[in-house]
Amino acid sequence: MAQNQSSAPDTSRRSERSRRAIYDAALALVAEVGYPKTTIEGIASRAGVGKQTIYRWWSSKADVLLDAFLDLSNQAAEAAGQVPYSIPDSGDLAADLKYVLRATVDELHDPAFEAPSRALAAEGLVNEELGRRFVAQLLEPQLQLYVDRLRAAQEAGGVRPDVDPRIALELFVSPLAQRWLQHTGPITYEYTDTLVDYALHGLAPR
Amino acid sequence: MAQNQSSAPDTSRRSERSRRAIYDAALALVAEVGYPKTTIEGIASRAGVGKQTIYRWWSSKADVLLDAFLDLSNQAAEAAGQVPYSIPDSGDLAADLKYVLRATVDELHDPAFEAPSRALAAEGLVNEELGRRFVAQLLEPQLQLYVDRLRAAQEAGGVRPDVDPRIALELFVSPLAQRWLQHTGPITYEYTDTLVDYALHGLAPR
Amino acid sequence: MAQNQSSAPDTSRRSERSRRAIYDAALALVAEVGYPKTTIEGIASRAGVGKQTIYRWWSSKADVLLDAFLDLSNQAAEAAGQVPYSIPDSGDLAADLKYVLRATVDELHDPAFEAPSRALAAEGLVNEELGRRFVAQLLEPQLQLYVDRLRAAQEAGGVRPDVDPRIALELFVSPLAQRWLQHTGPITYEYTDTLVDYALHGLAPR
Amino acid sequence: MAQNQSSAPDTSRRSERSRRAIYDAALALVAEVGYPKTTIEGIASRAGVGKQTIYRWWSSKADVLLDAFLDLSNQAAEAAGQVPYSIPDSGDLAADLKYVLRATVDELHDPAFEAPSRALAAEGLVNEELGRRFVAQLLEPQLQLYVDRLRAAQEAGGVRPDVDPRIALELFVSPLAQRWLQHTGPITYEYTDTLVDYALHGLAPR
DNA sequence: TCGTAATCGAGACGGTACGTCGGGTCTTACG
DNA sequence: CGTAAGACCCGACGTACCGTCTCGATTACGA
Repeated sequence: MAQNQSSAPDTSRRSERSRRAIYDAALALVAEVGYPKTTIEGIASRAGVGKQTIYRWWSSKADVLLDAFLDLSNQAAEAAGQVPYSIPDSGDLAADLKYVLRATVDELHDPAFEAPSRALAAEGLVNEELGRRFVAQLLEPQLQLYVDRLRAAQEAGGVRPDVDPRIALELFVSPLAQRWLQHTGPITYEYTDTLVDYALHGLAPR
Repeated sequence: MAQNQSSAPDTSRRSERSRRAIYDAALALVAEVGYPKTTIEGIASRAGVGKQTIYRWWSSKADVLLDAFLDLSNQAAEAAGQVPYSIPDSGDLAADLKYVLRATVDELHDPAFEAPSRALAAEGLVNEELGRRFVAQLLEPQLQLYVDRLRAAQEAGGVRPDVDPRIALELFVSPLAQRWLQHTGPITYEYTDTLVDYALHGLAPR
Repeated sequence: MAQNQSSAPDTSRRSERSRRAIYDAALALVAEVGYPKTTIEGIASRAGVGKQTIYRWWSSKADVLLDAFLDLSNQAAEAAGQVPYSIPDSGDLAADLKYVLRATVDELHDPAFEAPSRALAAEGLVNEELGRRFVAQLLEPQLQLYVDRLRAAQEAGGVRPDVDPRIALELFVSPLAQRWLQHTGPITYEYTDTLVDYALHGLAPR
Repeated sequence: MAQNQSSAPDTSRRSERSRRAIYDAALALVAEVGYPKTTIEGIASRAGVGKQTIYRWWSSKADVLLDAFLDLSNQAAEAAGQVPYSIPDSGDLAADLKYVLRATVDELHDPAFEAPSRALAAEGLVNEELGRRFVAQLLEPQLQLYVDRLRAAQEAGGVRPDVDPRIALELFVSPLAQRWLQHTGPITYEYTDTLVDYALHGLAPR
């Protein structure tokens, strides 16, 4: 099947060296000067690349950054040797969730992740198209891990069978996300532990 | 003591007509063309105002929009005749929370609020200073109402006394916020009702 | 009568300092690096001026240069204290023409005039609109002086009465112009003297 | 002796088909969109040729066009069956010159010659190197024909023996050239006839 | 009641970045 | 090898806005 647009670039001739340099430059600039002051020209110049080489493969600054961040995430995952990742299942749901959320807390404090992911989240709020990619390619795959773990817990009797896991996970994941994104409160192990307890046992007296 | 700088404009001479026109133009433009394509020049021209008049009183596009939105919120609240607002207390905590969250669902679907508040939230993620104002002037006052209602419930015995209300409210408020901001799922009455149930009674079997 | 276009700039607010700086920069650059390597960006940067300030008042590089050159010519003429210029009339037509053409030879060898006027001539060949302005504002006024002198000579009996002065002047002016523009031969006093003799007395034996 | 550089392409392997296509494309584009909007990329794409094939054999757009135009001129001359061309010698110099100049007038009005030769002339004014080739390969050979004819006339007594034919011819050729190049006046048979009369018999009364 | 000092509408200005075009070089696959 | 194709680095284009800076023309005090 032929390409549908005029001027569809030839992927096979693409320069891997340029792509890497662009990813590195984009992430570095966002970390150093912040997302709004990061410009396509700045990325190009830092990467030692022509502007056109960026425009040939991406449609916007946000687009570049999303790919750069996805690449970074994949690299990080591979480096950790855990590509088919999943939440551990020790039989104790509360303990497992607390463990994972504590790891998430650490990650959220890592400045290398902070700047780009915050920027992408922000852009995604206002840019429909990017928001969709952000959610589909970054967020949902992570959330799916919680769905799996909760479903396992349901089968083991640790979670009520009528509970919808996709909603249930939001009880502890969304609060953490909001605190981080909007700086509405401190992010600590104690906080995430508390979220898990509240979510599992409810606010009402038993 | 005299003012030492060339700045410090005289508030008493300020043109009310201009301020109103700027608010209206800012909100209209954000709704029509979106936040990124809204420019200071555009606001000035639409408001029939010189650029300097904007720069004299605000420091940035986001700054203008935040004030415009605060003004809009106050107007809306006054129009509803309920300025010192609070969450109703019928004695039935679940019912009260569900009622309020349903009202919030309706508000989130109102396009007049949608565009500016989403834009402000996005800007706040990336702009530290604006983020603080956004949270302090818009978000926290709303959350405080939940704190009050939950504390009342604790005294009435409907919520465990060791629960921290500021954290507890996040169990149902943050999921709704995230779904709305990041389009991670549908926003319905059923959904918010479910959140309240899960939060109050927990995910684990009783 | 109101202006006919959207965004007609306000001439009265125009910055004289910027205009001067732009003229100087344009002429200097054309002289230093040549017309093709002279860029609007280069002019703007050298003049310490924003690009938009150039685009606001001129439509192209050639347009700027033409105005710069006209300004230079006027300045030079004023400096010479001879604004309402004319060809001298000593009664001896041949002598007067030789005198003026020798002055022209000197001028054509002046590097300050050389670069810009050659560039403008070249651009005018290919750019209809500019060509018209070039001819009307620079060339024709000069040629008119010859028309006047030749007409005076006709009345004095030094030129046949049936001769069209506008054509006659081309016999000595055009050859000089072509030699200069196209480097088709040396430009000397001897050469222009010869042209005058040939033109006045013809090639055929008498 | 081997070639020392990476350059120096092998002329014998050159693709004749490509050269023809490039000439055609260049001339067509100059005629259609004008010289400034004619680009190397445009020529290559229209000729169905890689850019490198152009850069291998020519050094610039002007260079291509000059060769294309020379080729066109040769073709035209051959088609007219008069390759070793010369100005006719009927014994009547005035008549012969008028005849040839009338033919030139016709040629100057031919749109197929107009666009490229005007473009080349313009480029030659500003581009030293091209200007030399333009004059040497196109202009001078033509002018030489007038030199020959004038010399013949001198021997026949129709032109004064002390007259320099190379200068003499400029009296009627240059005015025509200037009018055409700079649009400084209409180009008609009457005009060229007049030029010949003025040049031969002079402006002064006899 | 009238200066007079501020704000105001307007928009020119020096800049930065945009997204596009084309230049000239280099690489790949084919004939 | 020469060639068609086109990606690449680069420089300039012409445009959009930024935030600052004059300009009169209102406008609202305070003498």
